[in-house]
Formats: sequence, structure tokens, C-alpha cells
Amino acid sequence: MTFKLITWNINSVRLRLDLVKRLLEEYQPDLLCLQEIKCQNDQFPGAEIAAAGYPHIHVRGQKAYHGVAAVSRHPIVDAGQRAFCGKDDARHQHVTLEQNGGPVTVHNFYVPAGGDEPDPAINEKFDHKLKFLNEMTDWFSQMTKTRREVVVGDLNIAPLENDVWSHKQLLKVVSHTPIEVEHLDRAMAAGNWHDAMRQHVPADEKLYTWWSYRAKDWSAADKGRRLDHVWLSPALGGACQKIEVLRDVRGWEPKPSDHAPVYAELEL
DNA sequence: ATGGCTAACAACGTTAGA
Repeated sequence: MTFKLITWNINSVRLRLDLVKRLLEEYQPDLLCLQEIKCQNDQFPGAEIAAAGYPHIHVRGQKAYHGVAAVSRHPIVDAGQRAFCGKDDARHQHVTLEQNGGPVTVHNFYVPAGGDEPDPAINEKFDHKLKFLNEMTDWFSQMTKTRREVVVGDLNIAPLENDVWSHKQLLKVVSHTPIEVEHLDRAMAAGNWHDAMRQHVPADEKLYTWWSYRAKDWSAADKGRRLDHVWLSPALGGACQKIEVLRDVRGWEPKPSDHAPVYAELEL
């Protein structure tokens, strides 16, 4: 059956609850994975999301920053979270759903942004980002590759040249530096993950999921980056029938998130 | 001309995003 999945960096779920409800109403996903919910578990607007038809919710939040949440139409049969880099900073959760073809586990990530200076020796945030990616690599290399698993979320790296508006101008900008891309590539290779977005959009076409708030007209300037991703385990490598960046949602008023959701349909 | 903006907080300036 077709499983509809959306990943979205919401940049405060409390401030943008109406946008979340509109997205659920318009796109009717089976599962929505949110990042940067910026609230503690007991502040998550679960009752209103349940009332919208999504009563199965697993939240991993904390005060003020980061935080991820999964909201599902269908029962979550298993859920958990992993602390990376010895910090309990709410950057990962997993949920497992029972589908016709057996269980499917979705990992929802919010990788550290990494600060401004792309040098781990002088910027502790960048160091944290690289260490986080190394830990992902170690973990993925131990995973059973025959399992049906999906990685989604804001990985905060735009790996390909056409994942940014100007490869040349962003080579020294955090999110597109060669060292970050190498780290992300290693994590991807360690799990034999397939990049579902690039299965459907050729590498020579521009593809973005994030546009800065600072542009006067984000859509006209179109200086975007592909920071959000959907990865498929080898067992699901051919499962994605359709995937698209919901670019219009970046313009939803009032107060859009600076990330657009990524919508995927998987045959499970 | 990649920061021109945006969000949370015991909160009117700081920290963080990317």
C-alpha cells in the first residue's frame, strides 16, 4: 500500500500549529516528522493534532531548542531515541509502524547546524556537527541492512553542487563545505542509504528545501539549499514512487517556516 | 550582498539558527 510521509523543519510547532494542521489536511500524510519543535514534551500540542486525525504521537522535545516529533495516523508499535555525542539534546527519534509488508522504522534527525566558522579547531559547534556525523556513521555501519528503514530530517548539509544556489559561493559556508559533505557521504555509505530525492530529480537540476528569512523576496532570489533529506535502506531502495519539495508551503502565511516540507510516497 | 530575519526566554538583550 502507498505510505505517505512528510518531513518538515517547523521552526517552533507552537507558533506554527495552524500551518501543521493545514499541511495534514491538505496532504493527508500517514506520518509527519517534524524538527525544531522548540518545546518540551508536555508543551507539544498533541491534543489538537490528535483531533486533526493524528492520535499516535511520539515527541522528543526539550526546552527552547531543537526537538523532533512524529505524528501518525496509524499506531506506533515501537519508538525510541538515541543521544548523540553524549548530549541529551533531542536530535533523534525513531518510530516503527506496522505495514502490510512488515514493520518499517523511520528515523527522524535534526543534525547540528554547526555555527558560522567551518573549522572544528576554533568552532566547537562545527566540531560537534562533525562528531555527530561520525557517530551516525558508526551506528549505521552496525545496522542490519535487510531491515526496512527510512532516515528523514534536517541534516543541515546540502551535499551536491546543485543542492545550493551557488556551489562556488558556498564552498566555505557551513552546510556545503567539502569536509561536511565528506562526513555526510560516509554516513550515507555506512548504511547503504539511497537518496530518495535524487532518485527522482537528476543531479544536474537545482533542488532546495530551505530559503533564508533574510532575503527580501525568498522565491524571486531563490538562493536555496537542500538541507532536508529522505534516505531509504537497501530493502526500500525501490519503494519511493513519488517525492517532491512542497515549495509553496515555504510561502504559507502567516509566519512560514524557513524550510519547505518534503513529501514522499512509498510502496510498503 | 550570505545576511538584510526569526524564535525562545523569566525576556527588552542574548543565544541560536544556517
